[in-house]
Amino acid sequence: MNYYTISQLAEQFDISTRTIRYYEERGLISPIRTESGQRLYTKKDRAVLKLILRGKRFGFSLEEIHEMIRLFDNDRTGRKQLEKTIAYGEQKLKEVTERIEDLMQLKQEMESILADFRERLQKMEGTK
Amino acid sequence: MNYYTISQLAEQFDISTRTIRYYEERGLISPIRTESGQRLYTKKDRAVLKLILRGKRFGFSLEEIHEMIRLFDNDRTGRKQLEKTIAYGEQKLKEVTERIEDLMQLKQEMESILADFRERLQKMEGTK
DNA sequence: ATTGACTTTTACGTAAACGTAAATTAAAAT
DNA sequence: ATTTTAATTTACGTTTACGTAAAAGTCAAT
Repeated sequence: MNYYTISQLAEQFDISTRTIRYYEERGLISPIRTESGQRLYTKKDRAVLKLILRGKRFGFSLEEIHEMIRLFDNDRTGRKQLEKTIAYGEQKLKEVTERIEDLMQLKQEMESILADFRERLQKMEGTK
Repeated sequence: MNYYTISQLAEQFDISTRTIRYYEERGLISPIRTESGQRLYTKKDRAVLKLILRGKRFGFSLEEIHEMIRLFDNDRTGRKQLEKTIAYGEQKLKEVTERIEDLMQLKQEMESILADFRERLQKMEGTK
């Protein structure tokens, strides 16, 4: 397996190294270290980072994202634990579904406004 | 026409009056005033506030939302202006569409993870 | 008329999510 | 071997989006 350095990841995602270290401070990501203390990131770490950034685009706080990572990540062993995880996941899924619907409504509205503008433009072209 | 007071709107949307005044500070909303200086909000103001809050849920900054309001709000007169507005609107529409696709992908992933968890739970029930 | 609830402005405080700079050490390139 | 580039920790700074408190005026109800 091969690793990424912090600046490689920073470049790939167009964020600062500080940002990546900050996510680590907050416990969202945990790279391994070389003897000298340099951080090394696996593909899995990269995937986590990607998930964080996606979460951010949707307006989730780092703490919410943290919870989601625990969900996706955790090797839940007990039956009770598994049930709880599923319940939490269903909750989050519902939230995401609502957001999608919300966004689709916004899209509709934007399209209708744009159609309106285009019509107006048509009429102006006519008179000009 | 009748008006809303600031605390009425605050209650309706479950936000603080400070928040509403802050949006005004930033130029996102402009209620009229009574002689004595009290703010009064029209239905249109209410709609704008709703739009702000929706934008926030999607992780847009107040500045981005401000731009959108200008788009939805503006009585563009000149043809050039109208064309520019349409172009901007199309851009935003594209962004929204991308976000929807992004979210739908997330939803897929969550569903598959959940299916996986449910399967695991099934197997555990069997052995217990 | 006066109590109480509401509103105003002014202004300082705060949490989240980083930015930035300094001092130090390590890795990579010439 | 020595520049150059990249990494680390520590720590203070900054922006956004409000919270909170104070002082003063206003509206609504008894």
